[in-house]
Amino acid sequence: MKKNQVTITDIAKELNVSPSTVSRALHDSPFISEERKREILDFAKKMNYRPNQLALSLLNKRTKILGVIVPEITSYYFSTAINGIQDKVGDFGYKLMISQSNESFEEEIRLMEAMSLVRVDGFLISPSSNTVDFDHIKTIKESGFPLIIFDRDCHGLDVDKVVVDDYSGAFDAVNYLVKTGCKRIAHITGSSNLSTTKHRRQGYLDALLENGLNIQDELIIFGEDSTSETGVDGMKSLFNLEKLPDAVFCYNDAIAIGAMSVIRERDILIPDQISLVGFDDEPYSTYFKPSLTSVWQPVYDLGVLSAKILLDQLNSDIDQNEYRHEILKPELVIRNSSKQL
Amino acid sequence: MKKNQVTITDIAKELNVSPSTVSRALHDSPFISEERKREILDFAKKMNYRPNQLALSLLNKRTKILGVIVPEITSYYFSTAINGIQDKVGDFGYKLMISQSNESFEEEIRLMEAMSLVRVDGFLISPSSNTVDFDHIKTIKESGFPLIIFDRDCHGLDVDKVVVDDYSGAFDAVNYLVKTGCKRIAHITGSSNLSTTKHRRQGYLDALLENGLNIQDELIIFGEDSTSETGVDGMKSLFNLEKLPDAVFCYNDAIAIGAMSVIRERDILIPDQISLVGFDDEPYSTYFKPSLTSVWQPVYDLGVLSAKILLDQLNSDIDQNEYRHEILKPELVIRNSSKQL
DNA sequence: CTGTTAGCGCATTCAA
DNA sequence: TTGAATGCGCTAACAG
Repeated sequence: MKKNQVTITDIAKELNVSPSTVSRALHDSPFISEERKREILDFAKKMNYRPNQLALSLLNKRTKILGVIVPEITSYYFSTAINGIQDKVGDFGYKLMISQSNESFEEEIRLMEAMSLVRVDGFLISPSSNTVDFDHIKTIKESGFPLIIFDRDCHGLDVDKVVVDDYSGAFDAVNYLVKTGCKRIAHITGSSNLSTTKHRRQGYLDALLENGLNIQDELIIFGEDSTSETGVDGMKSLFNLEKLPDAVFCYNDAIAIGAMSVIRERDILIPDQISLVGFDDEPYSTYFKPSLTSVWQPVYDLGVLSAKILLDQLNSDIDQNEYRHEILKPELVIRNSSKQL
Repeated sequence: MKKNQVTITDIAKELNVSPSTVSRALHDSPFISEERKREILDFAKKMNYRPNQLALSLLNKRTKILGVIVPEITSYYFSTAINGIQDKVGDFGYKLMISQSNESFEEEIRLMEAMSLVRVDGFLISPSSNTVDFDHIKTIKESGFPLIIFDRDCHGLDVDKVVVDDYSGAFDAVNYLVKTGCKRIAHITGSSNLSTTKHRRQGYLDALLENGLNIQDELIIFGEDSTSETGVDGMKSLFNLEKLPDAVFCYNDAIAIGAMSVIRERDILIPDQISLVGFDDEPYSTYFKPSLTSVWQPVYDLGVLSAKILLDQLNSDIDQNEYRHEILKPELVIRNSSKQL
């Protein structure tokens, strides 16, 4: 039961002045007597007056709210990106409306629709893994909503984008494994629809080829998702092979951690017998035993940059005809789950 | 540069009818001819008409937006709680405005103020560790905003609250350590202002006393925060004691993980020489070596229940004079970092 | 069945 | 220096 909030009109009536006078006092207008201003300001404070942003937004056609949609907030990855977004836009008075699609295409559409009704000033979107059609994004964009896609690419969609160079991250990781003497390098992938999955796999493949190693289909395990359970299952399949791999490059740290637990159970030494490399460099990865070699991603910066570009759109008054496509560089962090050079 | 969105008036003009007729068509009112309705609906769809929620909110005095403030979104704990909140309120058409205070009291006040201007329909707040004065919460409450505090208690503040029974979680954990033969049980605490820190420490102390063990100040390490680094530092101090502890109960898993890495470095066996117990039961805890015994918290349910209670407030039209104070039970999950009974 | 009027809370003309 | 009028987009009450 929300009590009615005090309005400018309430104050005006109480003080026997016009609403516009109150408005002027509140805005420190020069066209008002000091005395009046004091009186009004004091009374407003006493009444706990709060300007109604809804009315203002209706007037200005600006809500100062940005819509953020991510596949899941629970993951370290996306919450860190949101962190970056928040830090960047907070300074400019923007608030965030955040929602997760739970990797559902339909939910993503619903969320974007709902946020567009609230007239958010712009969108920051990391598409769900099941988003293979981009009409909803195109529609929103064409309706005039500034928009940026981050982390996951939408191939063929012309909008601003910020992604991490998954290809080079994966390439570097696998290349490094080869240099340390690994010859039978397996790969456990992530969800098949994801651009990141595709790019990391390609990096893996190219690194093998470039080093004159054969691609062996039996060494590539296609994960359903990117959880530790997938890592457990994937590693178990690898153990069923006649000849074990001498290294496993995993789509992400969660998978690598799952794989690690399976390897340890069989009393196989990491990295002596099998090297293990993850992706994401989550905070805990350094505390595992052995500590996990992983590809660090500039996720926080990913958020900051995405926000920055969106703000640029917001502040520009010319129509966009060119789109920015930023690619951030990841970095291999070598720890003890892989051999040293 | 946001293009102007189509309004009801635009449609009305174009079709030479009145705005109210358009409104009726859009709402499937019975007082309108089938033919007209069709025509209007078709045109609206063609023009990509989106009802302006701002105007509606101004009219209804309801935004269908809830404000969520947590200390940090990056933590597994809070993002999972948000997950629960989202799942619960999403079904009722509520959107979430989420922000993190970064454990800053001032920021928390700023955020609540900003959200109140947007006229969120209610607040879900987990106070920062530096929030020791609750005037801002009281003010918001008195202004008529429904509000609920979750996870961290605000002692002496009369509002709805949902917390986890940290005391019993800690008590059970330490009691279990004693039963498995530990006699010198250390404790690394979390941030000192937190209600959770206080309750877990009390649980630790009482479990010792109840089992006839002495409280030894040297065994209690006061952590500044609750990161793995704190666990590392805390464990190092414990190693400086003349006599080592035979168990360490940590404020949370992050600290426990840090402590674990220090113990391993010194080639001391877990749990044979030192048992280790955490709190939170984060997803990775099961994958550590040894897997971490921890106190699982119903965080997702914490979010769901908080949301449910807030929705109840929202739907009730009588003024509150009693406040709900829900306490959820945590559960000890025994793994390999502690001895078996 | 349809159009007109008023008002949600506010800022911004324009008049006085 | 102040007040009255207008309109942001919409719905509801009222009048035809």
